[in-house]
Amino acid sequence: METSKKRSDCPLSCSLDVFGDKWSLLIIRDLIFTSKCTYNDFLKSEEGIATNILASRLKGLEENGIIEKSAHPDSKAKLLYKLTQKGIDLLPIMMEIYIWSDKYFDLAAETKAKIEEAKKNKDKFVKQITEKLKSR
Amino acid sequence: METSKKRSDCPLSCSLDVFGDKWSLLIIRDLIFTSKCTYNDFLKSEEGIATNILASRLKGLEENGIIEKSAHPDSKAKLLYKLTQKGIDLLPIMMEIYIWSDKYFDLAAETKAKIEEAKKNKDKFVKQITEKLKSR
DNA sequence: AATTTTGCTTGCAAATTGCAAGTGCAAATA
DNA sequence: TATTTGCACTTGCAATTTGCAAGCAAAATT
Repeated sequence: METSKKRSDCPLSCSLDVFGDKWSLLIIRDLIFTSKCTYNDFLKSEEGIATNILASRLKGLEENGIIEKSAHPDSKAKLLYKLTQKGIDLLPIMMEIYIWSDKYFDLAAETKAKIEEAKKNKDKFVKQITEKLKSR
Repeated sequence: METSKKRSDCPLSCSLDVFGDKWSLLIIRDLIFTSKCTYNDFLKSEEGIATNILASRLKGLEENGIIEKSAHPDSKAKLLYKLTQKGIDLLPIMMEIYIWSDKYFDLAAETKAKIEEAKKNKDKFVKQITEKLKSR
């Protein structure tokens, strides 16, 4: 995905230029809700992203200031990806997507329970996860 | 955009299979915030969607129960598109996208003011718009 | 009756995606 | 120390999707 020029000044359109595709939010999901933080971690996610697409998405997200890359403390061969504050701030959007899913998809009982729990106290949930991510 | 088989059982991934592209949410934006409701209305939006893409997105959104098509009261040549409840329920997601935009993009003062006003009383704002849309 | 509007479809070139294989460096293993 | 494996990509190529322009049939307007 190129860093293409924006289609309009509409904030929604500009946002979609950043994360409006089938893969970007899944990478961000992995960074928020799982311990995945390397290229190979993302590759292993169940949706099965292709390696060139993953590379292009990571590049785009980095260019847009959603994630940043750094040396991995465990090994020089590894790189560590993490969310910036701008990326962490996508969490409320993802929360609302989960809440919508819960209403309209047939989800596993366990999944439903988690979403409904988070929904009960949205702000608190967002704050907790934000704190956890910041401390990484 | 085909109604392709889902990539995983993840609710986020399933949601992106429905509206995770550069155009679908813009059509929904038009239906929520403007009086646009016909094929030509959507074509005229400033982002300049191509006619074949618009047709394919409208088909996808209808197949997924986000919008429905009906006869236009004013003319047999026209068709009227409107959001279903499932479509209207995407509003909280869009709200959070606007709030994120407000934080990270340089928006026109007028746009900023509107978003910040809505943000102050999110639930009330969502409720108002929902009522307005239902009454159409 | 002729022209315009409306909601599309069709054809085609260009861009993007998806898949498989390859590359270069680091680290682990024999 | 030599070799194999792991990691983060890149490259090549076919298939799919996008974007642009033109076309089309039914309804509305002139």
